[in-house]
Amino acid sequence: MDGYRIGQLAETTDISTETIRYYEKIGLLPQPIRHPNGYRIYKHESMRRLKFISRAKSVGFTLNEISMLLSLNLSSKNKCSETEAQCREKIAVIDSKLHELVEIRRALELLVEHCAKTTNDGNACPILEYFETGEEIK
Amino acid sequence: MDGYRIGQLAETTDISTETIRYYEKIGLLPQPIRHPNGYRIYKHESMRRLKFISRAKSVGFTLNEISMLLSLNLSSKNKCSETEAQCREKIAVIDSKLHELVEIRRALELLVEHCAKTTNDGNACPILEYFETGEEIK
DNA sequence: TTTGACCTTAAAGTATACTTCAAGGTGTAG
DNA sequence: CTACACCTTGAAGTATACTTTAAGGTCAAA
Repeated sequence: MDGYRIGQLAETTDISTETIRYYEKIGLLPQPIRHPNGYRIYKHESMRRLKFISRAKSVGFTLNEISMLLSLNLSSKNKCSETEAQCREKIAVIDSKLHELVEIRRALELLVEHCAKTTNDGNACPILEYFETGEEIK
Repeated sequence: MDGYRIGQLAETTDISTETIRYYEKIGLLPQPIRHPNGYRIYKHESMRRLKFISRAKSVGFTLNEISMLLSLNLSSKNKCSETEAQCREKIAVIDSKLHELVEIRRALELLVEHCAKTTNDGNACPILEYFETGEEIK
């Protein structure tokens, strides 16, 4: 065989064989070729695709959104401007996600920095205190 | 009334009243005080909390993870080192999310840049072509 | 040739995060 | 006082994303 079987793909991508078959069923992963014995045979492309899916999932994209991201295609000059618009739209979504992450990260950073020198009454939520304001907790 | 009713909170946070009640039910949002007529009366704090929840959700944190983020508390010197460790853990998670987003963003940027000058056969996925490799599509 | 790790399918079950439904109380404006 | 927009509850329903179950075929090693 000159490809990966589903189990090998599962191991290298950290996505279970059941999930891989599920992704195929819902059309997120293209149907691979089959060995005469019926086994699925995957190419490197499928591995990249699965890794992309798991990365995109980790930053809050749904399987549907990921499917759309993966199908951003430049099939003709005509459709290209459409693709470009969709890309810009997705970039804007990503930028806002980046912004949220940076803010949450900053709140956590401040919390760590002041950790040693601060105590509180156990009721307030320092994360919210820091979030957006950056002001010290009492 | 010197607070917000659930409907006002819903409108300013873009989270439905049903969802707000759901968050309260699962303990993600503290129970607010009640007006003698039974209505929930919220303080500004609840608004900040809800906005934080929706931001954290948009970057792929589950309600459970968000709950943990919100409860990162400095209740004593003793627990502080524990909090600090948890913060650092969360920061590492955020950094990996930031990394994924930047990579996906870059792939989209490259796709837009080359949009005008490129066509392809309609089968390949340019996103995957660009992702990680950054090489031009043929 | 049998054991055991792999693969196949379809269907049912589960976790998370809501959303809708039903039945009713509250409060202000005309 | 009667609309009508708001609020209350608990329970049932839904969408998404898997996960498990059942029943069986494949294949390399002992």
